[in-house]
Amino acid sequence: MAIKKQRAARRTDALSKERIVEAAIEILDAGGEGALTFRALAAHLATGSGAIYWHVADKDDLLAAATDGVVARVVTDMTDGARPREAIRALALGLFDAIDAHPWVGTQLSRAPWLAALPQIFEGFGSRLEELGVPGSAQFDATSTLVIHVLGVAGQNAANARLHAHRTDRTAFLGSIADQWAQLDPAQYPFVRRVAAQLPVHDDREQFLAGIDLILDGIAALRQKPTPRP
Amino acid sequence: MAIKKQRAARRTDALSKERIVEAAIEILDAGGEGALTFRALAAHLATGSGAIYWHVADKDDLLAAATDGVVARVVTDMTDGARPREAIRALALGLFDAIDAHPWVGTQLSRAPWLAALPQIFEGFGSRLEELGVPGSAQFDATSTLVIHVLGVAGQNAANARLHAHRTDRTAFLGSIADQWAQLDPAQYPFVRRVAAQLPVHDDREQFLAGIDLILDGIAALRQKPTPRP
DNA sequence: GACATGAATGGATCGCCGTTCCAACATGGG
DNA sequence: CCCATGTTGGAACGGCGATCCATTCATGTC
Repeated sequence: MAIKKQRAARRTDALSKERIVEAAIEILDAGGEGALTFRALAAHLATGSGAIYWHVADKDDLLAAATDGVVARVVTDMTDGARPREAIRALALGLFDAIDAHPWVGTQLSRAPWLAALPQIFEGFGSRLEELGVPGSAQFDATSTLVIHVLGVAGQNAANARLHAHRTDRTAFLGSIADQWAQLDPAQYPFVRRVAAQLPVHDDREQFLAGIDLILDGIAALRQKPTPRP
Repeated sequence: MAIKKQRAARRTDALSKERIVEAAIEILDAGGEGALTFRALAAHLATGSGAIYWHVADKDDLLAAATDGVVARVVTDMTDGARPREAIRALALGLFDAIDAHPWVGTQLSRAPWLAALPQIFEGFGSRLEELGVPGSAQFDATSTLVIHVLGVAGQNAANARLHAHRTDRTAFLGSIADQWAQLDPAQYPFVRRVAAQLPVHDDREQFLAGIDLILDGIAALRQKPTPRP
């Protein structure tokens, strides 16, 4: 029997890129990166995958838009007039917290930074370094180092979150890695064996900030010797 | 007609995890990350995908083994007895060059570092910082910052390589991004607009090394004030 | 030398993915 | 009123990672 099905009726709640991105963020936050498929998205929006492609170029486009939204919220909330160094630390921590809350943002930032919110991050760090008095010739490298640190930690956090998903607990997961590290060859891995114990108890957020401070200290040292490589 | 096909005959050139990983590296180097599929691998080895799964747990296992091999080659070639700071710079550059030559290594390092050669990298940096006289309490954070910088750049290089693949030339690609940056709102993005011109002409390797030097300078400053946070 | 055993093989198959295609509608302008 | 246009939703496509399984061979046993 050839059944003529009821076909698409125009919806009252119109589909739009904004609504699609919003739904995508909900799915990503709820189920992680693996949960975002066009089928799940279509089900969530009660439509078909074809309709979504009318508003969105492809999955990268969708992920970039979702990431952009989250990062923009962090950067624009950072309108304070604190001293430059404190502003840099605050921006870095804001990004860290956003990535920590939405691990898929970390994946996207380290996978396709050009598509996402890179200019916003660059501007946030760079303009503050300018205020700090970093010489123009070193501004690009110094800013890039801060940005790389954020993107690097973003990728690591995302990788960790991907592994946590299958396990119970973060400390238990790091503990099992610490055990592996502690059992390495003492002749070949003396340092790794020594720090293994710190792995399960260390605070990612504090370690991230310690890295930012280290880089900022290096930048401060740079200011005192303007041309270190003659 | 029920055709009884010729079935698998035992091979003289035995399949092994080593041979599989070797073939995987060849495919990855030749065609990039996207080229490594179990079908392509089976064709390359003149076998079926089922046979490969007998030696390899899954794709992550295969990628981890391939990455491990490349990184191990870099780290073990670094047996020199140079001064600690020079040794750290040399190790960092060696890793950078390996990632540059095999972009898929960068992807894997930033995507699943725990599976891969993380302890080797950690040991390489950490033991040299110990030699440098970095106080024990700061060694873990300092080492992590160096490692994060390497992993962060690894991810970025891999992301760039992924985009180069479709384009002709690296400078042209960065040039098009620089154009976008130069056209951003002057009120909102003064810094980004100013550094946009440097984007297409800057040297990734030098910038990476500048970041390492910045971090090392910060670590040197740390040595002069042993307990910055009382 | 015949046979049982289990490691190893390779091709078919499964379920899911991103993406494309297209017939079926809704709506506003002529 | 009717058609052109913009949208919708679901079927279909090719390809992926992974699994399944009939089949083969090397080896140990008697």
